[in-house]
Amino acid sequence: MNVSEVGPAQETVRGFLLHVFHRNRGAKTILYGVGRLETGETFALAESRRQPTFFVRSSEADDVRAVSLRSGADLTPSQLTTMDGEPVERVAVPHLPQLRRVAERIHEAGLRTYEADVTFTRQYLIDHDVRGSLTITGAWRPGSGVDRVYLDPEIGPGNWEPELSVLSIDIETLPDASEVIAFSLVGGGAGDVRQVEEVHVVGTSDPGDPEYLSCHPSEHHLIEALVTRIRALDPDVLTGWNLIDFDLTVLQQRCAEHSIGFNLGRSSDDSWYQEGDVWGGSRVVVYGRQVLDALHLIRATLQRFDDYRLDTVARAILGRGKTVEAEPGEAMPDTLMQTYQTDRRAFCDYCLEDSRLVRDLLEKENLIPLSLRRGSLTGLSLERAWGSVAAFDFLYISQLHKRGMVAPTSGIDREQLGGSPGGLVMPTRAGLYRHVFVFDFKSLYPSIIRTFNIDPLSRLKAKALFPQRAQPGEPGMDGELIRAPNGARFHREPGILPQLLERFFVERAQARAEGDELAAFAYKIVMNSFYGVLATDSCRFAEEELASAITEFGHYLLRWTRDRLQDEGRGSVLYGDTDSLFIDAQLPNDTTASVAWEHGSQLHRWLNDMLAKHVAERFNLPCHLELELEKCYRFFFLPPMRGGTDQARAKGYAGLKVDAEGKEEVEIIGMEAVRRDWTDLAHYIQHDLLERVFQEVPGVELENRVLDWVDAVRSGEKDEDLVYRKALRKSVESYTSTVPPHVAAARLMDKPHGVIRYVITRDGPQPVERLTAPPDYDHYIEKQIRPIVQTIGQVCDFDVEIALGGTLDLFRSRGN
DNA sequence: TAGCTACGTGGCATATT
DNA sequence: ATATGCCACGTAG
Repeated sequence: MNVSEVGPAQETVRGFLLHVFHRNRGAKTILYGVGRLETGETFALAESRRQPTFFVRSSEADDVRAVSLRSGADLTPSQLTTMDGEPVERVAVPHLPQLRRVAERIHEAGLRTYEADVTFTRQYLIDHDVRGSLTITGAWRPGSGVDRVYLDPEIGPGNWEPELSVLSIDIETLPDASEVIAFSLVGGGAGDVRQVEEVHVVGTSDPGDPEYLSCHPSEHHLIEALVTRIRALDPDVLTGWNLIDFDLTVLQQRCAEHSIGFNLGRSSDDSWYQEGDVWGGSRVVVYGRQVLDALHLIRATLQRFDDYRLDTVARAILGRGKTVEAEPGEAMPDTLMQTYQTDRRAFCDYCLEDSRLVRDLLEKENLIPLSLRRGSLTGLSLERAWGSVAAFDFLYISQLHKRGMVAPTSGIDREQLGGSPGGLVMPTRAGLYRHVFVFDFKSLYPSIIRTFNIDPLSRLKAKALFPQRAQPGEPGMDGELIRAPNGARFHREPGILPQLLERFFVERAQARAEGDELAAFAYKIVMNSFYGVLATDSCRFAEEELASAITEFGHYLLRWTRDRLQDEGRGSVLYGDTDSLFIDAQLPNDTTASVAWEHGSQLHRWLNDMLAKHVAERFNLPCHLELELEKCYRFFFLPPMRGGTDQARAKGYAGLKVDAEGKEEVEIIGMEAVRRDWTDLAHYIQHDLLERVFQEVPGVELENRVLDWVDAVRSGEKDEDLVYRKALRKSVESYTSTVPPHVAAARLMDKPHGVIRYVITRDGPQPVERLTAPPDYDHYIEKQIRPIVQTIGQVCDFDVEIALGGTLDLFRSRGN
C-alpha cells in the first residue's frame, strides 16, 4: 500500500449508508457497509471485530450451555434484562450460520432466546445508533469499486442526508421477453455530476439517428454495454417501472445466457434477485446501491389509480403518458415490435420517454427524498423504508437497549393474537342536511397512546402491581394505574412508545415550522403506523390488549364527545366514524359561510376545553387529544342503504364543502362516484346529479337530466365510459367457486393479471383488449344508472321511473 | 425481508317456493 | 321465480 494514499488516521467524516450486508469469511462473519460521503466520494467499510449475538435468561444459562456444547457459542453475563426484569446472558458466536443452529437447538430444548432473529446488520446499526446518516472515524485507503475503504472504523449517528443520484432504467425486449433489443438510461447524476439521457439498441447506426442513440452489433454487446454504463455512471439508486420483476429479472437471465457477470454494484459480487411471496415483496440486491422499483414506491403511497401501468399512472400524475399506443385490438408488445422495425426513431423516443416518465414521477411525488426521510426516522434502508413492522422493531429495540432491556425473539411459539375491535361507526339516518360541521380528533390513535401511556412496558409494570384482570367497562383509574375501557391497565411512568411519539410530535412541529412539509409528512406516516403494528401477529410487541385499549379508548372518546354535544343541546350528531363527528348545528338556512365557520370555531374551543378538563378529572393526566374543525358542509347528503330503508350507509356520503371565504366544492366520499369498480358513466352521473341537488334544482330538471344521460348512452355517445375496472386479486385459475364478470373477461385474455378492464357486451363480459361485440346498453342503464338515480331519488323530489323506465320501454318497443 | 378493522355492494351458486 | 349465503372487491378511517 502506498503510504501517501492513506488518509489521516483519526479524521471524522459525515456520510450516508446505502447498503449494509455481511459475508461469511472463513470462520468469521464480516460486516460491510457502502455509502456516500459528504465530500461526494463513495466509501465502503468493513467491520471484523463484532460477533453475531443473542441473549438467553441467566436462569436458563446452564441449560443453554449444556445444549450448545461444542457449538462455539460463548456465554457471558450482561447488565441487561428481559422486559419483565429477568437478567440475561449474552451468547456470541464467531460465524453467523452457527448462530442459527445454536438458537434452533436452544428452542428445541424448550429454552427461551432474546433477539436471536435480529439480523447481524441490524444489531450493528442499533448498537451504534445509526439510521442511514452516520459519522465515520478511522483510517482509509482507496478502493476499486468505491473511493475510500475503511477497515474497522468507529461509527456513530450523523445528521447529513445526501442528494442521491438516481438512474432510471428501461429495457425493451422481444414480445416474449426472450431477448433484449434496447435499453434507455436517464438521470444518474447528483449535484453537479452530469445527467444522462441515452438509448442503446441492437442494430447498425444510421446518419439520421438521434444523438442520444448508440448501436450495438448484438444482444451480447448491448448487455455488456448496459452493465458497463451502470457501473461507470455509478448511481446510488437504480429505478424503473417494474424494474425488479421485469427488467432486472430478464437482464439476469440474459447475462447468464451470454456468460456476462450480472454485477451492477460497487463490489465484486454479482447482483441477485429474490422472488417475493407477496406482491411487491420481490427485490434485487445490488451491492452498494439501492434498487427502488418505482411501481413498488407508488403502490406504497396508497394513492389509487385506475390500474398500475406506467402509462396510466404517469397520465394521472404528470398529465402525459407513453409515446406509442397499442393499436386497437392489438397487444402492446406487438405494436412496439412494429415500431422497432418500421420507425426506429419513434421506437427510441418511446424507450427514452419510459425512463423519463419514471424519473419525473419520482421527482413530482418526492418519493426518493420521502423514502430517505422515512428511512432516517426508522433506521431502515430505502428499499424497506415502507415496512411498518421493521420500523417499529428498530425504534422500539433501540429504546429498550437504552433502558437496559432486550426484546423477545420474534416468531417463536407465540400464540396467535386474538382479534381486537376497530374504529366505531355510528348508525345514522339517511337524508339531505344543511350546515354540517365535521370535527375530528387529530392523529387519534397516536394521541391516545401518548395520553394514556399505552405501551408494552407500562402494561407489564401495571401487571406487576395489579395482576388480576379488570372487567371491561368505563375507563378510569385503579389507584395510580390507568384503566382502559377493555380493562387493560397501564403504569403512569412514561413507556417507550409514548416517549417515541412525544419526540416525533415535537420534531414534526419543528419540521413544520421550518417549512419542511416532506419531513412532517414522513413523521405522520410513521406515527400512524404504530397502532396497526400492535395489532398484527408479525410484530413481536403486539398484544390484543394493547390494540383493544387504543381502539376502545377511541370509542369512548367519540361517544363522550357526541354525548356532550347532544346533552348540552349544541347540535345533533348525524354520523361518526372512528375519529370524526358530523354535526348538524341547526343553523338557519340562510347562514353565511363566515358566520357558520365562526359558530364552528366556538364549538371547537368549547369541545377542546371540556375534553382537557375531562381527561384531567377522570384520569389525572395531561391531555394530548385534540379535536379539529375539519370542514363545513353547506349541504350534506347521507345516502340510504340499497334495501329501501331510511337507514344511511356507513362510510359513504357527499356534501357541498364551503371554506371560510365561502368557496364551494362538491365532495364525494366512499360512494359509487369514487369507486374504481363502477364505470366512468356512473362516476359522471352521480357527480352531475349531486351537484344539481346541492344547487336545489327542481325535480323535473333532475328527471330530464337523467333522460339525457340515458339517451346519450343508447346513442353510443358514451361508449368510452362503459369500462369496468376490477383487479384480479388471485390467479385466474383459482377462482373456482364463482366466476364473476371480471374473471370471465380475464379468461378471454392471454396473460391476465392486475386490473382487468372490461365491458359488458351483448356477448357477455369482454376485456377492452379483445372487444368484439357491442355494449349491452340495457345492462348499463339497469346496473350503473338506475342504482345511482334511485339513491338520490329517495331523498329528492323526483320520479325515478319517469327518469328511467319510460325511455327503457320506449326503446324496447322499437325492437331493441 | 407480514400495519389494522369496519362496511356496502354486486353477482354467482344453490336452496326453497 | 325468489330468497339466501358466500365470495370478491374497493373503500373509510
